[in-house]
Amino acid sequence: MPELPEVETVRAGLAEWVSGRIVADVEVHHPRAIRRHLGGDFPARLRGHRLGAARRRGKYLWLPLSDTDECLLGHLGMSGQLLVRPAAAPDERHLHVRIRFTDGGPELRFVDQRTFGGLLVDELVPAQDLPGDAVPSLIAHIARDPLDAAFDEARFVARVRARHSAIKRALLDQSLISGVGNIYADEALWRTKLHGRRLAATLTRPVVGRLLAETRAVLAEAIVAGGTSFDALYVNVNGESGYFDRTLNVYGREGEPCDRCGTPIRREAFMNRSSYFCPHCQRAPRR
DNA sequence: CAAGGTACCTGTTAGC
DNA sequence: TGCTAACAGGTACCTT
Repeated sequence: MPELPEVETVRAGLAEWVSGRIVADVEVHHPRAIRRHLGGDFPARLRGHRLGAARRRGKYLWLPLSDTDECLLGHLGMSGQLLVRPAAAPDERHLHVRIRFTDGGPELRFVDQRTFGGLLVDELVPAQDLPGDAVPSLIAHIARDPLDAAFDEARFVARVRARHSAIKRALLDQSLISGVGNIYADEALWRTKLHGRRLAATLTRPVVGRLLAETRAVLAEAIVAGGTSFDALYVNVNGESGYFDRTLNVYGREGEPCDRCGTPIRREAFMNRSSYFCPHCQRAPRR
């Protein structure tokens, strides 16, 4: 569920409420939440370490662990939440991991209805493209996201134009550009007046450049709004919803008039999910 | 290697 | 009311 703006909102919350604190104790209530953790006893790997500055690449989040070259890495999957709650607050229905701190302050809880998300301890490795920068080994293959100052725009445009697949598929490919999911892909395509089924290889450099600019714009605007929340599944670390859903132009708006031309928004199946688009502004290629 | 399909989960909602 | 099917923001892994 959460895409870059939602994950960035959570990252900012972790930076404010969790970074700098020392882990006292960790409880794992659901083993699936740490299924990607391969480094032995998960609580023991965290206990006693101070959590560093919260970082993010695409939809992944991490907090470096003091006195190690490791980090606590997390992904929210479709329904994951990282919540900062008072110890006395009742447990959430799908509370899978609890992290307590030595200061006795609010604890960090990983809550996840659909269990596609997870936490793990991972090793930090040098970033290949930027000296001095480090990234969790598990996500070293994922591209930087378009709000990252070191995002390589020319390389992205070239790689997209070498793709023999639909442009929406390329936008969702985290190894080309990270952080974009189904909602913001549809929004960026609408803003660029491109149909998601257009073949990436047929787009000109300027068009791909405009698509990237629109992608950046919609992601940045959504961050300001605290992300998109359709229901209580996506919330920030304090349990509050974002309000970017009011700004969406196409996603989830089947049958409603296009904000540009008034034509009813259409929905069609794509990659086992839904795509929303304006059939007038975004001309569909032949099947 | 690139491309595309499927599996992994639980909960909500629409339709009969 | 009760059952069933479709659908939901994502990624990993498998086959072609």
